[in-house]
Parts: sequence; structure tokens; C-alpha cells
Amino acid sequence: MGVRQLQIKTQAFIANLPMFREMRGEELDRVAAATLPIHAQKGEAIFHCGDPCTGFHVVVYGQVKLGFTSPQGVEKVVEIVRPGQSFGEALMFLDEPYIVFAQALSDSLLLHVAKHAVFEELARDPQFSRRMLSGLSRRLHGLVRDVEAYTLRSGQERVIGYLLADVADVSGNGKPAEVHLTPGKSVIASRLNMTPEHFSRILHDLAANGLIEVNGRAVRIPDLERLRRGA
Amino acid sequence: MGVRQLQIKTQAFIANLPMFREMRGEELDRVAAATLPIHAQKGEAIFHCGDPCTGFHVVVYGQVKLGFTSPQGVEKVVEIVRPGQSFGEALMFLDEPYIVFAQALSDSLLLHVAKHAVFEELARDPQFSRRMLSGLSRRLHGLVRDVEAYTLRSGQERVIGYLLADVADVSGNGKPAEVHLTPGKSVIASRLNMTPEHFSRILHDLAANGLIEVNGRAVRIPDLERLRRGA
DNA sequence: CCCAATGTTTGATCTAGGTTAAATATCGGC
DNA sequence: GCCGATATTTAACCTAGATCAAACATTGGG
Repeated sequence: MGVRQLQIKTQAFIANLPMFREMRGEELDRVAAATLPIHAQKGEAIFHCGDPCTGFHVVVYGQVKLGFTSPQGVEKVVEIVRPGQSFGEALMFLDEPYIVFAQALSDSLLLHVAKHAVFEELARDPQFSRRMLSGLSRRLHGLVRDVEAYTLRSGQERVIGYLLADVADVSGNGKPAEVHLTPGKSVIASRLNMTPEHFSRILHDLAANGLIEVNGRAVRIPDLERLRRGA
Repeated sequence: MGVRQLQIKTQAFIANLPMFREMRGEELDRVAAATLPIHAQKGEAIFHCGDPCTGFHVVVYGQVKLGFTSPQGVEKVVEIVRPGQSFGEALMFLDEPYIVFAQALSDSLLLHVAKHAVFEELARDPQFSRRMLSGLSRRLHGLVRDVEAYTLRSGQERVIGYLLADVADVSGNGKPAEVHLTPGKSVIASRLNMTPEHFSRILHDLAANGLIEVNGRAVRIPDLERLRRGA
């Protein structure tokens, strides 16, 4: 595929992101000119903890995990990023290196938007600033929710929370819902701040109580309301 | 004190906040006109979880805690806010109610800045947007650090981290430093996500190892470097 | 189709930190 | 300076969840 065509696809994709929706042709051109596609194979690092930040990333397809590594080498997943979502915006505004790493969970295509392009649009378009502020606020809000879950909820409650949040993305509230534990159970366990063993046991217990049916990575939820109550 | 004088003091105070520094007279006037002083006695609620957000708050003097209450009534402090710091900015950009409560830890004076004033300045001044984005980013960064501490560090490490962070605010790196456990040990324990008993034991152990000397709420640190290593 | 690598489950055991309860400090009023 | 209220410490005990170890699945190559 030629550069020209790639450019067009890039533009079409970013034009659909919440952050860039409502942008006009000329502005989109400027942003698109500053964005580069990044192909990452499963397991490949996008950036490491300590790297400098030169812009932010958007996932086109695939999945990316963000996480810390403790001094003792233990790894903790903070966030699983899916197509259409972005990460690393906040660090553009701080002159500090990344405190997390990013790694592809499956073969993925990302876009990297250089920060100078973002800064230019910020200076030009107050509406863009507003969307950027909304985006950061939403992220902050989500993190505060995570802190609440980590500090105040039991393992079982966190698992139920994850299932319900994930189902909300997929099915309309109503009929028996399905959740697919896509990136693998160990990654999700880490995201929920527990060991794979503990996660496995909790799924087992929930299934034993008839709240879910587990089949490999597929989870059926016969009754959303009952799962919501069943804590 | 008359309204006129109060207005002037308000303006002088907000003019020194990172967010409003560099603002000119006219802009400051508009912001000051939208801000109200709030006197809160020790223990008094500033807002409750579930309340709508009408602006953000700045602490002039005193101390405020932000926290969740679990369904079972357990309370978890997320943040201790000190003079010069602000809170609740992020929620202005989201149409959602507070998910934390705010309560004065001591007799305090706060300022409440109405969100319409912030929105007006955002639309007018790209520099102001930039500072707002920086502020939110810094907060986000801090929360990510907290998540790292909650999920990857032991209780003792979190206590050491707290002491070192607090000392950094006060003393220049070098001589024996002092930290004052100002809002009371139980509040700090909750902020560090542990019980007061556990916090007490950790301080006791650190003292037994000669890393700190505890005297009521005053903590002396003979050797910062040694405490930093001593985990 | 088989195999090694990777991911998941299960069971036994261990431990950081929580819970309970009771003894002490500390402190703002009076 | 005394007193009840609040904060902190200490000690004994307990539990959610981690760790360790081993048995099973799954999966992508070859």
C-alpha cells in the first residue's frame, strides 16, 4: 500500500476517535501528517518504563497492556487497551519519562501521534482542548474507580465487576450475556490484582453457585441482575 | 470584613495558584467574581458522594480528606489535600456526581470556583487550557503511582514512601529531617490502605531498626538515604 | 496427528495484614 | 489540675489471598 493510501486510511481512522471527531479537513491533515503507524507483534514492547514520551498512541486493532514491573521482577497490569482507545496522553503534558511499560498482547496496529501536532491544535482550537480535558478526566475517574476496587472490594467483587463492565460493552442489558476473556485469564487476573490461581478459584466458585457458566475463555451469564447482586 | 476586602484577598490568593498564575487583571476579576469562600469546621463535610459537581475547590488553610465509604460503612481515604492544593477539577468536565466525599480534617478555609468561570476562561485562553491539562495530568500521574504502591509495595514500603515524600516537601535533602504526622495516624494509615494497628506496628519496627525516631506525631529521620534503602 | 510450549486448574500450605479486645496516651474543656 | 473523649499501642488470634507444586488443557508448529 502506498504512502498516499496509508495517509488516507490514517485520516479516516483518527477522524472517528472521540478526540478528533468534529475536526475539519485542514486540521485533520495536520494531525494525520504527524502520525505514524506502528505494527507490533504479540509480545513486542511499544515502550518501556523510563522511556521519554514523544506523543500518544491509539490502538487500531489488537490489544495492548500497560503495566509496572516491581524491582523483584513481578509484573502488574494496570490497563488493557482495546481498539479505538488511546494511551499516554497525560505524559505529553509532563516532562517525565513513562512510569509504565506498554506491550502488545496480540499482533496489533497502533498509531503514534506526535505531541507537537497535539500542542499546535490545542493552541488553535479551544474545542479540542475541551475534548482533551474530557478525555483525561474520564481516565482519572476510571483510575479512582480502580483504586476503590483495589482497596475496598474483595477478589470476588472485583471479578464480578470486570465481567459486568465487559458485558456492558458487548450486549444490550437483557438476555443471557456472553463475555470472552480475550487476553487470557492470567492477564485479567493481574489487571484485577490477584494471582491466576485465585482468579481461577473465583470463577469456579461463581460457576458452582450458578451465577456464570465457564467454557474455556467463554463465560455465559444467565442472569445479569443476579450476578450483580451475588457478592 | 466587607465584601470588597474579601474579594481582594480572594483574588490575591488565587493569583498565586499554579492554575491562575500568569493571569491578567481582567481575567482574574472574572474568576474571582465566581469564587466563594467556604468555612468548614473540623469534621464538617464539604460534599458527599453522589452530590452534583458545580465547580472545584481550593484549600486556603486547614486540611481536607477525600475518600470512599464502602457499602459496609468502612472508610478509605484517597487523598489528603493541603493548603494551596485543589480538588474536584476533573469532575467539572464529566456530567457525573462525585464518587468520593470531602471532609475537613481541621478548621479550614476553602474557595469554591464555579465551573462556568473556568469554562469561560478555557474558551478564551489557550494558555489556561494548557495549565489545566498539566494539572490534570499531574494528578493522573500521582494516582498511577498510588496504584503501583497499593498493588506492588508492602505496608512497610508504603510507609517509607509516605515519610520520604512528606519530608521532601519540608526539608532540603541533607541533615536529619523531621516529618509531622499531621492529620493523625489513623487518617494516614487509611490513606496508605492499612489499619491503624498495622501502621503503628510498622512505625514501631522502623524505630526498632533505628531508621526513624518516633515521638508522638513527630518523626525524626536521622539518615534519609538509609531509610530509602531500608525496605 | 503429535509434541513441546504455554496457559489453566487443583490441592496443600503459608503469611501479610486484618480483627478483636484491652491497656495506655493525649488532649481540649472546664 | 482533673475528666471524659479520642487517639494510639500492644497482644492474641484469624482469614483472604499468596505461594509452591503438580496435574491437566490448549495451541500452534512441524
